[in-house]
Amino acid sequence: MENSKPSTSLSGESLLYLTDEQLRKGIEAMFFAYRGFTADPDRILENLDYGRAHHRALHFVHRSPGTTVGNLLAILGVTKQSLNRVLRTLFDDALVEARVGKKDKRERHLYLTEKGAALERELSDAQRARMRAAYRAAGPQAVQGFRTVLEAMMDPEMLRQFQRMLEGGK
Amino acid sequence: MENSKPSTSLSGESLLYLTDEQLRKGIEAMFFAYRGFTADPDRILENLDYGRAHHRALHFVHRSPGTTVGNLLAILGVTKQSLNRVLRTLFDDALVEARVGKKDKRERHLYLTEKGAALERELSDAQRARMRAAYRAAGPQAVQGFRTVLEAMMDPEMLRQFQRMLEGGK
DNA sequence: TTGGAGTGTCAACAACGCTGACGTATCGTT
DNA sequence: AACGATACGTCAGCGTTGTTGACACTCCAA
Repeated sequence: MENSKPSTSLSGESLLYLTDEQLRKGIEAMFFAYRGFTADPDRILENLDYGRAHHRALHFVHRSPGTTVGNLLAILGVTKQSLNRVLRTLFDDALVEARVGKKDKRERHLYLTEKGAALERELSDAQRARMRAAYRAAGPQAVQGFRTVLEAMMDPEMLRQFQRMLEGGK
Repeated sequence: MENSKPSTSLSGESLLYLTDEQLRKGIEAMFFAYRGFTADPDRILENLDYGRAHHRALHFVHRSPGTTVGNLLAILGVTKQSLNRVLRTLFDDALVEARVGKKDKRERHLYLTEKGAALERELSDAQRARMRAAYRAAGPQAVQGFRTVLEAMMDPEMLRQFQRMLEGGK
C-alpha cells in the first residue's frame, strides 16, 4: 500500500488523480471498456466457428503481411501450440496462407487470402466503428491522453514491440 | 467501411485522429495495454489456485460489500453457473462469506473475510502500482482523456452501471 | 396459494491458454 | 561434411473460464 492520500499542493498541480480511489476507478473503467472493446467482434465471431484468438491472428497478419509464425508468437504472447491450433483452422478454411521463406526456408510467411481479408475487414469495421464513435465523442485531446496512458501501462517489451509496429503502419 | 480519410479542415479542428490508421493504433494500444493491466495480478494468482475470475469477484465484493450474487452477476456479465464455481472456491477457502439477506432471505450478501481482504489488497496493490506509475507518467490531463475515451467505449448499460458504482465510491 | 424471483447445483461442452515431448527441415558454423 | 541451433509442426494431456440446459429450493408478493 502506497500513498492513499497524496499530500495536496505539492507543485501547484493537484495530485488528486493519484488517489487510490481514482486509481480504482481507472481500473474499473478499463475492465468495462475492454468488454465493450471486444463485444462487437465477438458477436460476429460467435456465429462462425471462430473466437477471439482467430480475430487477433487475422488482425496482426493483416497489419503485417508476410510476418512469420515466430513473429506472431511474440506479438500475441502465446505458446506455439496455442497459436498453431488457431492457425490450422485458418489455413483449413483458406483465410490465411503460409508461404515458405525465400531467404530462410524454415520460416513461414503469413498472408491473408481474399476471404481472410474480407472477414478481417468485417471484424475490423465493427471494432473501429465503436472506436471512432468513442474518439469522436471524446475529442482529439482526450484521445491523445488515452493513448499516452495506455502506452504507459504496457510492459516495456510490449511497448517496444508496439512502437516498432506503429512505424510500419504509416 | 466508413470514412477512411475524413476531409480535413472541417471546423478548424483536425480530424486526423479519426483515420482508420489512428483507430487501428488505438485498438492495438488497447490490446497491449490490457495485457499489462492484468499481468501483475495474474502473476500473483498463478501461484495460488486462483485465476482472473477470482480476482474480479474479490475486487467487486471489496468495492461493494454486501452486494448480492445477482448484482455481481450483472456486473461481471457472466452466467451464474460460471460465477458460482468461482464463489464456491472462495467460500471454501474462507475468502468470501455470504450472509442471508435480512429483508429478503433469498438473497446472499457477500463480504470479504479478513483473509479475503488481505488477498484483495495484495492484488489490488499490484494493479494500482502499475496504474499509478502510468498515471503519474502521463499526467492529469492525459488521465482525464483516458477516462473520457474509456467511458465512451462502454456499452450504454455498462456505462450506467459503472457510473452508478462511482457514486458509491466517494 | 400461486407465480415468479433469487439462488444453488449437476452435467456436458467449447475456447483458449498451458507444459512436455518429439520430429523435421533448414541454417550457420565449425 | 558434420553438428548444434533455429523455425516450425504436432501429439497428448490438462486447467480456467466461459457457455446451455435442466432441476430444485426458498421466499416474496399479489
